[in-house]
Amino acid sequence: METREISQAVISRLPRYYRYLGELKDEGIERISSQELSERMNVTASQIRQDFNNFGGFGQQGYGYNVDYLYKEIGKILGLDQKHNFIIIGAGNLGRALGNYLNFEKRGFIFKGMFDNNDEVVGKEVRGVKVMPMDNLDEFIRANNIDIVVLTIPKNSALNIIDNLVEDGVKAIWNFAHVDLDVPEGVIVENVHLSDSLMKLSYNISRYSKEH
Amino acid sequence: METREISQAVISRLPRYYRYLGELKDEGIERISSQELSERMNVTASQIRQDFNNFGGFGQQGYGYNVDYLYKEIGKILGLDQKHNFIIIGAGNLGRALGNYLNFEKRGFIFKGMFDNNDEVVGKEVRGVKVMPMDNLDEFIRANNIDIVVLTIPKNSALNIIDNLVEDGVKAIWNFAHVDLDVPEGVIVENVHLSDSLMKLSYNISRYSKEH
DNA sequence: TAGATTGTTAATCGATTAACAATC
DNA sequence: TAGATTGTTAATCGATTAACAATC
Repeated sequence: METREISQAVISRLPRYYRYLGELKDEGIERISSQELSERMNVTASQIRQDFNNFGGFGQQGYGYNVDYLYKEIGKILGLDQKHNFIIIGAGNLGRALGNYLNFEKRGFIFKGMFDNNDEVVGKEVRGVKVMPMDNLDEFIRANNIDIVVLTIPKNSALNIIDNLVEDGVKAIWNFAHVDLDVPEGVIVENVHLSDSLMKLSYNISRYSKEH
Repeated sequence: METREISQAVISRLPRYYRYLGELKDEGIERISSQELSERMNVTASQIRQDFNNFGGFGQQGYGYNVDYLYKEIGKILGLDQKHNFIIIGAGNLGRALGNYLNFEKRGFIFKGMFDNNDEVVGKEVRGVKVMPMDNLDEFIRANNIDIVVLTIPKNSALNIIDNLVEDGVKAIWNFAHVDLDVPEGVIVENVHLSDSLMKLSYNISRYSKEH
């Protein structure tokens, strides 16, 4: 099926829509207009309608949008109805936090394994998943149909390992290392650069105190 | 001093420039042209020059930019030369990961305290900082000149606590809770919505597999 | 001086907002 | 039917890129 190219600006807003629609659902609200939703979310109604229309119309003139239907449709657009196996490489604090923490399962992500080259953590368990040594990595990825790799290792380790991961057929990297990864077209990298986020915070504090 | 309004698009790029300039410095490179930097970073030279010129000229015609100088100047723009005390609320996996993990100190952020309302973790230490009960929170913030609060607690706890934090005079929130916080103008919120990031990843996987 | 490369203005592109006809 | 609200086109705004004069 041909898909028109959707801008990353739109895609970045989808999870937020999804979150708000989930809340509306929990509140038992059945329908909502772009106007009402725009007031809740602090965006323009026009943007909401434009965004949704990138994927075809989900609403009805004179009525608005059915919350439950829209929620499900956005979930589908986001691919949350699909299952993906993932592993975490790096069993340090952050890796363990992610292993324990997120509602991965609810989003269709299945936690299959965890790897680390530190002997002290190998063998330990995180949410019922054993930490394995890095020697087993490539074999494990191939044998277990791993689509997604979460990288919570230092910059240089990430750079060393990335080509192997691509060769093993990994489809996407959720990258927490403070480095830009160079991958072939078709492999998806989603970066979470915490350090960058903190610097933005820092900038905004400085700017505000200068202005006041 | 009057500061012209800089767009968030520009600000979001500053940490990345800072990172690359740090690497250049480590490699012992003294000067770089916008052209060379653009090739490394995969952005246009034009954008680089425009971005830097938002803050006044840092380069020299016919020469380019002095790496060391530019690095320092961007650091100043980002406010990394200033000191800020911060605390972490929520001593779960993620809170502990952040407490242990980041080069906070290198960026001028001083880790002063950690709070949790779970008796089992109260009293434990993270990087030499004791986990305190939530009852002490407001007093501690006021007594210790806390500028920044890192929120690694669930959505509802974050919503319950936010007004108090603002009243206590907190300047900025680094928010890891999956919720948009409503704060008065002047209080800075920097969100890290991990769940949103994961959904973006999910979308891009689905889209790619549809297209191929 | 000649060559290189910035700083900056102008042109283009894309994203957001406004407006309104279509239609439930 | 009349009123409401979408879907969509057109207008505006802002961000990116191109071009080039200034100048080191």
